[in-house]
Amino acid sequence: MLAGDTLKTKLRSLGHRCTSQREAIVKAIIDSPEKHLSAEQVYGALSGEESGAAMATVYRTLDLLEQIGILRKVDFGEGRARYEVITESGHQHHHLVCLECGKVQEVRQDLLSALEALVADEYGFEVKDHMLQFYGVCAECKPKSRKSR
Amino acid sequence: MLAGDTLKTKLRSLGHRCTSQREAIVKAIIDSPEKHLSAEQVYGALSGEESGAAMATVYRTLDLLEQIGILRKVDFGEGRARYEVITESGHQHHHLVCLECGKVQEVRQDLLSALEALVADEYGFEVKDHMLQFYGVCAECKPKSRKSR
DNA sequence: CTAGATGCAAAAAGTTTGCATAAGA
DNA sequence: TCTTATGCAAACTTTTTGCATCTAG
Repeated sequence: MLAGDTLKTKLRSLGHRCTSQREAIVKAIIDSPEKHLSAEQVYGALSGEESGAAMATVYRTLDLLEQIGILRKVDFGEGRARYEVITESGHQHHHLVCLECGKVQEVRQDLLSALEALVADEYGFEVKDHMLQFYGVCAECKPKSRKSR
Repeated sequence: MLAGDTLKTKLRSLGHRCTSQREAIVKAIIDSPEKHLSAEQVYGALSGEESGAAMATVYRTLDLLEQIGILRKVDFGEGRARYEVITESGHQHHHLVCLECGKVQEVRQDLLSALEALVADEYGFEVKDHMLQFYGVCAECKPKSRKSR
């Protein structure tokens, strides 16, 4: 998941500079348990560090890293964007969003290749990426929700 | 798609009033060619009408209608929410979002039942709804994008 | 050295809220 | 009539932008 200098290499090859803030921001996402951080959370994660970044820098960096294909912007309908690191093989990133506890779990399977082909066929739509979220109740919340609901 | 008095009936049965604004807001979405309107667009659609609504009312109404199951909030990562009318048979609503022209096309097929079963099985996740968007280039933009890109 | 990046503060954009007034039922 | 809904304006939250300063290369 994002080899040591892939970031620097990619930035440099596109005429951007590799700054301590940019490195720290990517690191913050990789090191987070959730792997899907909002700008606010990224900012918070760096606030102690020596290479802290201003909010404006966080936003500008997240935008840039999204544009050059390092990060992907995801939206779980919370009124704020989240970002995740793009890994090797493509778009096998689906999310299970728990409506009870808010936890987001990843599904690492290629569920959609067949559907993408179908969409290309039937609609003449050239799929470049997709976003699939399942909303429901996660395994941990299911026992609890039986009583409460 | 939303029979004549379903709205009034549903509102009344839950102790809400059926106001001209609420009717107009649902009508605006149904009558729109896109079928996925943002709050701003709903507001704009009503601005000429006799039953125009203030922005605050639009937001409050969209929230309410979402909560009582008349509308569904969708998010295409544009930094603003959109709303669509929920129709009969459930969640067979997938979207093809064109990255060139921004147009959103609906796919009316049940593509995910199999996947939902798989997710329930493998992750113990009880799926209540899902959200699937394909991002790419639509049939109309494909010829154009060949030259420009 | 020099273009590109950062920080700070101000401004946008989208959404929410308080309160007096209007209007369904 | 009486409670819920609306309008208006102000407040909040998230994201963007201008500009002087700093820094990677």
